[in-house]
Amino acid sequence: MRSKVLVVDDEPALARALAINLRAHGWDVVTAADGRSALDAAAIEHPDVIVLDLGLPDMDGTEVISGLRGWTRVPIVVLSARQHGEDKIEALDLGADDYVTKPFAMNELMARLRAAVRRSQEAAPTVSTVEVGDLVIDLARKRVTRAGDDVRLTPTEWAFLELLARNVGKLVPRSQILREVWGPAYEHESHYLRVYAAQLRRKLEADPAHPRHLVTTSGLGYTLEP
Amino acid sequence: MRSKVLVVDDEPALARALAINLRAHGWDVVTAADGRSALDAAAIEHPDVIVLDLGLPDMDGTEVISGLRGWTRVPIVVLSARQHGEDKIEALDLGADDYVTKPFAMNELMARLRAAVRRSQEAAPTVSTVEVGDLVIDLARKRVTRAGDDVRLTPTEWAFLELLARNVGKLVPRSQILREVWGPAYEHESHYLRVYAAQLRRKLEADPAHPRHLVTTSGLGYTLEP
DNA sequence: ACGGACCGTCAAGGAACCGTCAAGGACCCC
DNA sequence: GGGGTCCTTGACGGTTCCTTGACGGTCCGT
Repeated sequence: MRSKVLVVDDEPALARALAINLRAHGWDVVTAADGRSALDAAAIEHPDVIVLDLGLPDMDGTEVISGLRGWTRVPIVVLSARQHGEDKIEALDLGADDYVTKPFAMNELMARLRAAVRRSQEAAPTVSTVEVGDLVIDLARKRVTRAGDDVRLTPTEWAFLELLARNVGKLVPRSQILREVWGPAYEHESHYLRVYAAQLRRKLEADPAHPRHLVTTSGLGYTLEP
Repeated sequence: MRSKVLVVDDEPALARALAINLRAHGWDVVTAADGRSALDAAAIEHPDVIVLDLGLPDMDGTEVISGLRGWTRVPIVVLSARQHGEDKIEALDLGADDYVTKPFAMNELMARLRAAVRRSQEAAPTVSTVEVGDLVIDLARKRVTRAGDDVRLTPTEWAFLELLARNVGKLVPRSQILREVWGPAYEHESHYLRVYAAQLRRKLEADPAHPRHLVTTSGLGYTLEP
């Protein structure tokens, strides 16, 4: 299983060098050049680990860490030119997982990324398929079958369903769904939820008017019932 | 809650310096001077984190890591004089959590220890369900069952009950409930409390007129009695 | 016994929210 | 360019939920 890394760096040369090296070693790479787009990308792409350069044009690096830690525990490896000082300690205490100072050896960075991903996967053992009633949701292959028949889902429908499936039985708050499917900027666009919940029900429920799996909790969010 | 750290180092001077500094910052410290006793100490003391110097007299540092990883996931922060080379990568890939090269700043090391302990504690799944009588309040899933049956709560009812459940057995002052459920501006709107306490009792109590779980203390607040 | 402070109960109106349908437009692939 | 898929957006009816008011009960001090 390939891991996905989000590289946040405003220096194009370094970002490209990182991307090329990481891809050569089997990583999926997504990049962002400033804090704002880093937060968006983290919410939408769900990387397995984030490489964060502290020197960003629009936000302080520590703000990015806090912003991420407000809703996700994805491992963060901080990259910084500042060898000494309180930056390192502040970043770690804010919730960063590791801190590498420039210049750094590429293979050391990759070892630290592997360690960070390994830890977080040990922490949350990943289930690859979720079954609810006659539905089988294959998270690894991104496929859904209902009573054995394939169900065709659009990318957005899948992102919605995947999020619910990863939290099967749990109530997923409206804000979290909007953030992780449409991005942080859409946290108050509740219209999407209604439209896509209805579409999923039409495809997945025996009686869409009386859903037994994709259940609404008014004012709070949605739950995939086992 | 104090955390316990196991310091493994064969240089008495460094080991003592570490121990003194760590104790001064609120850690419980256990030390070991070689690999054999490090493995023993880890098994007996159950430290929250291990600081491991690679240069040990009796065993290679990587053996110690492997030995530990055979039975525990306690965070390991490796300490080494070797700045470069494959040691770093090997240690991380064997299961070390972090790697600090000498010389190092004491407060950086402590920040890394804090980060390692925080991560491993977050990884431990916190089972957060509160049980009172035949009620089961699942704080993570935002769900309440009574004698096994699901109870439907509105968002405000849930916020009220959740607050009481997080302080089960304790008297929660009226002002705190109003502040945390309706917002600071409503701290004197005690009418809400009466209405919602009554609604919750109707849903949760066998005999709403004589509540046994959601108890009022006149003039002060409400308590969820275990 | 009386008044005041506080609590519990019920009900109504309106606000917020949800489900549904469908049209417009962006995008991609022949 | 044409056809298809998909996302976005608007409008509308139905439901749920919050707020507010009115009334009665209990406890307590005077």
